[in-house]
Amino acid sequence: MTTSPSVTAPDHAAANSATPSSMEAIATCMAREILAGDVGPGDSFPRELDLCQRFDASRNRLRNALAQLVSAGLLERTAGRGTVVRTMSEWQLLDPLMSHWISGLQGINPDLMREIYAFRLSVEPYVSALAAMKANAQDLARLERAFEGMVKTANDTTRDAHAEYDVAFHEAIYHATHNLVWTQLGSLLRPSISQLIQSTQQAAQQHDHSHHRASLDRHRAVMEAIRLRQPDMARTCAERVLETAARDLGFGQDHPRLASPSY
Amino acid sequence: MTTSPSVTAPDHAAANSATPSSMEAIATCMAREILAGDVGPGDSFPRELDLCQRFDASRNRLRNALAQLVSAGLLERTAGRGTVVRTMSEWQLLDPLMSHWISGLQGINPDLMREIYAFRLSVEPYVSALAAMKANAQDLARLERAFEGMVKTANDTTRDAHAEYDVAFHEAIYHATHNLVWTQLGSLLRPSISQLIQSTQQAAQQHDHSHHRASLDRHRAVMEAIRLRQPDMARTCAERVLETAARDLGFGQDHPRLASPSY
DNA sequence: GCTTGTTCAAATGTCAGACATTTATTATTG
DNA sequence: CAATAATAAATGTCTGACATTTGAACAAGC
Repeated sequence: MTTSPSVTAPDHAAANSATPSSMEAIATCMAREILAGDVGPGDSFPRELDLCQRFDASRNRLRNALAQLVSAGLLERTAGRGTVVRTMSEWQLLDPLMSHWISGLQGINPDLMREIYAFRLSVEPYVSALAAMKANAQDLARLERAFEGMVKTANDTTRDAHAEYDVAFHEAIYHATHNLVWTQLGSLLRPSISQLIQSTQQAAQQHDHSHHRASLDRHRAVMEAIRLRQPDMARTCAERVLETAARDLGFGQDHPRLASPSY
Repeated sequence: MTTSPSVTAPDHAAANSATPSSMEAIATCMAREILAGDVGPGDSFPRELDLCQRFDASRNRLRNALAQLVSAGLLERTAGRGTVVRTMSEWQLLDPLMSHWISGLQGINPDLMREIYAFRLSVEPYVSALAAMKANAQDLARLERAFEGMVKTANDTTRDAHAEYDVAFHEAIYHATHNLVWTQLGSLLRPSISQLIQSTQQAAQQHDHSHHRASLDRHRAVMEAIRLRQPDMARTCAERVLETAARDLGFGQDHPRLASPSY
């Protein structure tokens, strides 16, 4: 296919809205169509003027939006030739824009999801161990606050608030390393963590409530290990949290023993 | 200070060049002045028209360049107020643009350098262990090719080529994890690795040639551990490579035992 | 005196049209 | 048939104008 109908056709209501979409909204819309796999790598992207017509935007706004996609490695543009979609291995997964676009995207490319999850599976136990070595009182307070929130919202019918606290818990672990890069990595992983949690909750709907209790216990174990400054135990407990989530999603068999390289 | 003279004054020769600077060149120039600390966080940045005059560029090109700095979190712009420099903790260190700007920058902000180096110090032993679990024949070939290059260029008077191979060696380790995110993280760390190597070489100028021989041996040990699929040994050997570099730079005392959280 | 509302200047954001440059295709000519 | 020149189509860039937002100065009213 040379041009994708899902990008060319103005099938989204937002395109014909009275208030013109902001530049970021246009960028997000186009980015998500690529991330979802609606347009395959190597396909040619519509021309600027066509996109202008579709989004009812001036060429200027549209070019700014396209520039964001280029900066994230989703598109490649060359004068005279046009715009093409790059392959997934060239997507800059660590670009902050990317994390923003992935957040809340439902039909994400499964291969991409697997890559990100495999990364998190390998990195989070290690970060937990680092946190156990570096956390101070303030970090522990933040961690505890997130955990208390998880406990309080454990039985909510709509488990939206619970997911929020769950994400905050994981983010607090990255923050406790007291290193800028690790902290920012945690923020970038945030959407994938959030999505993982939602998927896990859907998968666990059919289980009884003991499932949630067990999940809480595993999180508590990580927090306690960090509090007691026991890196090894923090690593093990974090592995257990992730393994359970992996089982719920059916991811487990693809990455055996990847999380414990140290023994 | 409200406006920094180093940004306002056209003291760079490139500004008055006959051929107008490309958009990326302008962005790089401005970004490096921020990264080097010439303009402190919170300071107001010159207006668009002043910058147009300084770089002899149209407002369009300049706005595109500024957009890159905004996307990397270096600047914050709001209509009506102007442009201000953000604090270091808001800089998106994992943005690919950032790694491009840092590459080759001499007078980098020491605090920033320390953060990045501390991250690498904690992450690279772990990545080496992962590589020992996942590397295949092709990865080993790439690793070996880089190492051979290091050996061949060990006695070059200008150790430029040697640094190239050294960077390739480290990048090959990240690549061997067979995970997109780890691989891209390795690419992002590339400039800091390159810079670290150059600094190390300068610091080691005064030492005898046995210094270089020892460095080669430590790298070889990492490669052999990966080849033999011994994650634990790979981790230990990688720690040794980094510790030596840290000692040469005087970084060692700031991050005691950060690299070995598992025991 | 203090608050409130208005006006104004300054900065960034946006638009529209024209032109420049690069690239691929097609026609031409030896 | 091959090499070259003309052409069309796409992105890149410039220019000038206008829109929108912000902060401050200032005046009116309690």
